[in-house]
Amino acid sequence: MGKGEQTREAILVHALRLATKLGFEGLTIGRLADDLELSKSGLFAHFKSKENLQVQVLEMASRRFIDEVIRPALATPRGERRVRALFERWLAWEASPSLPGGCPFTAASTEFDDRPGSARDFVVKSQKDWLETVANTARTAIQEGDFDPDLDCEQFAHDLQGIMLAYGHASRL
Amino acid sequence: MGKGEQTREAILVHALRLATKLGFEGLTIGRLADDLELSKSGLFAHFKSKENLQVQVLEMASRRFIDEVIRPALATPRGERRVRALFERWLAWEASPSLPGGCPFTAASTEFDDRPGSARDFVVKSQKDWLETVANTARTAIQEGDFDPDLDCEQFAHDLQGIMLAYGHASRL
DNA sequence: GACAATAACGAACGGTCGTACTATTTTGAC
DNA sequence: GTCAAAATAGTACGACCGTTCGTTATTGTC
Repeated sequence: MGKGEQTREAILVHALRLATKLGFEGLTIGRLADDLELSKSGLFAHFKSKENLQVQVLEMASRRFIDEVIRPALATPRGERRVRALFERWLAWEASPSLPGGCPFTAASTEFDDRPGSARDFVVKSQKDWLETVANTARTAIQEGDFDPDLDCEQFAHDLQGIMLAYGHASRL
Repeated sequence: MGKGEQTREAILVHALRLATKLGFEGLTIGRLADDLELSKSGLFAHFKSKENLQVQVLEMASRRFIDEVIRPALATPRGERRVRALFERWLAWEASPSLPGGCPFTAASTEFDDRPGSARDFVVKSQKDWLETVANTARTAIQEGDFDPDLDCEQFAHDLQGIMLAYGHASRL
């Protein structure tokens, strides 16, 4: 890994942390450069625009989400236990010390929902992927005989999403 | 109503609408003045600070919420029907054309949760009041024999909140 | 209609924003 | 150790931010 990619990584790590607290618009290049003791222009050079930076932060969040939530859950036995693992891993994700402001996707959703652009597109895609993952996991739980075969898996995913949102909402207020 | 209060009202109406789309930080005094064809300083004079403006917008939202959600619901018969009225009125509130970006409290919650100040305080109080109202309404439904007496009304309010959040989340993404 | 009170304006302030350029330093391959 | 390439710094820009201040226009009362 060259020097450039190394600092770019460091920038994104800190940017993600900041974004959970200040939001993705509040995440400012000057502030970021100050915190990391870089020049504004030097930092800016790594991303060619702010929107690009925001998207790359979201991409890093997505990578981490897969590493810390999805993959560990998929490593547990199929069925209800895997559904539980998914939820418990998400709880840990939400409380992760590297995400002091909670789940970055929750924040990004409310920030970008009214602002078209690649950041919004990425958030929508991530959200769809997540709901699909939950629904599919529920489906395997049906196959394993853990869940009622009549369960509407998409509805289940949506409901779980509600529980997650309410949890984050209540814990931060 | 004097001239001053009249324009102040007009400002708040438009500010609330804007805040649901751009958020409360994205709500900027210059933009607001442009839209209403006022001078920045003339508009600013009505509120002595931006935080003050934000709080007054929230207060107006609260007044409207009581008028459009709480009061009509309290006018319906006690019991399950009133709980349903509360929820249905909230759905209408969320979809109200004067709130193009959805419920302003949802937006304010995620924006102010990490930013101490009077705006955050107001949001926390509003949220508490709302949960209490829902819980109390559920309690009357128990008294009326509509709901299971073992129901945990606070938990019910929290769950309903989750449904509301998930609805807004999904409908805007 | 006079006249104080109120409301709205215009210009300017110091700051910060994202971004564009050109230099300078640092890195890594040979 | 050389030297091109890559990374970082420096400076400047135009735009907008919230806020202040002194001035002008409008309002409502007597």
